[in-house]
Amino acid sequence: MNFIFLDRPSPLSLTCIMGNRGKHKTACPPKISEKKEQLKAFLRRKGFKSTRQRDIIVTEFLKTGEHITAEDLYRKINRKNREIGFTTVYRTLKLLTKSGFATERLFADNLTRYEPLSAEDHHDHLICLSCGSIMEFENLKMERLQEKIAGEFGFCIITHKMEFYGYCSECRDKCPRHDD
Amino acid sequence: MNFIFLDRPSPLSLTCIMGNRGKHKTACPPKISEKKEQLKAFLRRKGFKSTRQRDIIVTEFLKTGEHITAEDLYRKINRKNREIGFTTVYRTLKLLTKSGFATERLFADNLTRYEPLSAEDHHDHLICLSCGSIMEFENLKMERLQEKIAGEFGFCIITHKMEFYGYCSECRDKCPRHDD
DNA sequence: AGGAAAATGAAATTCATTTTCAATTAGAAT
DNA sequence: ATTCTAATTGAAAATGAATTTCATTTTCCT
Ligand SMILES: [Mn+2]
Ligand SMILES: [Mn+2]
Ligand SMILES: [Zn+2]
Ligand SMILES: [Zn+2]
Repeated sequence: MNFIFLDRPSPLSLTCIMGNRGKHKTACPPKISEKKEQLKAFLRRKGFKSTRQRDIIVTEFLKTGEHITAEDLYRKINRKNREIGFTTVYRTLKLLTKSGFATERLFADNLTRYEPLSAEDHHDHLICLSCGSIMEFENLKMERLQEKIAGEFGFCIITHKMEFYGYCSECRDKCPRHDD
Repeated sequence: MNFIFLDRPSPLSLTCIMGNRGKHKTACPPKISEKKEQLKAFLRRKGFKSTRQRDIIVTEFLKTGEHITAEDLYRKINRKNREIGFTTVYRTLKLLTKSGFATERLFADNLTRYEPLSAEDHHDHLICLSCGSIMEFENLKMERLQEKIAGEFGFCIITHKMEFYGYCSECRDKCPRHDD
């Protein structure tokens, strides 16, 4: 039941991965309006409809650019837009996911988070157990090693999940492994 | 609220990892009675009680030796032992986890599974999307590479999660990436 | 405009997990 | 062996995120 209508024309990378080493976050606003145009085109192509709600939700989602839960995105939107329901936010995020505009992530807190990213892109995560910040990385050597390991089992990898949980540089002091 | 009373004396490796390359499974019965003795000692030490239910549940769990859900273990036990409730199975698995005799695993199906394992051991998983078989591996080079990547971020890893999803050697034919 | 199909949103449902609570049991103390 | 207390049990209820339902509204094609 996943990726039912995933048929995006091209990758359209909006990646700004790895721009935030050490820092917790970096503002990085790729042309949101362009993304929105693409979505609109996609909807038209599929016979789906462009609605005021979708526009607002998608705008806010892309502006956020983070790993956000449906609930949190809803709350964010709800502050300014009382008339948009949680269900619609939820469904819009699912729509974006199935369309390849977003990716679902399930980290250790077992909350479904979404990030604006095309399905073709890939990166893994470092999650700080203290401040909750989520960093991203891509590592070709790692991907190759994964293939090698899988190969030894005759296993063909379709997707993988790799997450590091620990303490970010800013929270080093709270890490039980160091001082304390 | 995790690992509240984890204080096992020594590693006591029962690992039989990597013994099943290619094969889906290998019978591998390490001394269950020994494990049970350890648990009994642990309970005594902590002021907890040894009960008929715990004995039955733990026996069945260790005999299974798999990545099993509380529900499945309950069903398995329930066939022979109608009077043991799900809640007790659930709680016993939690107890084993907090005591370091078992590990909780959450794969993509979002069901909590348990495997008999001492807390010090570590391995990662390959999960077949077709037959559901779960293989295990350990790779030192991988662990080192992970540390290296984390290091570049000034990140201190406490735990990590790495899972490969794809098709095992026996299900290769069903892999959409090959023929089809 | 008219109409069909899609979207909305409040409420209900699902489903694994976790908690509650009254009754039972283990095992230490007497 | 009996008593006593804290731990355990298990049925039932609660939780909480994710998902579905359904009556109503909206989009957008003709
Ligand atoms: Mn990410
Ligand atoms: Mn395992
Ligand atoms: Zn941090
Ligand atoms: Zn398989």
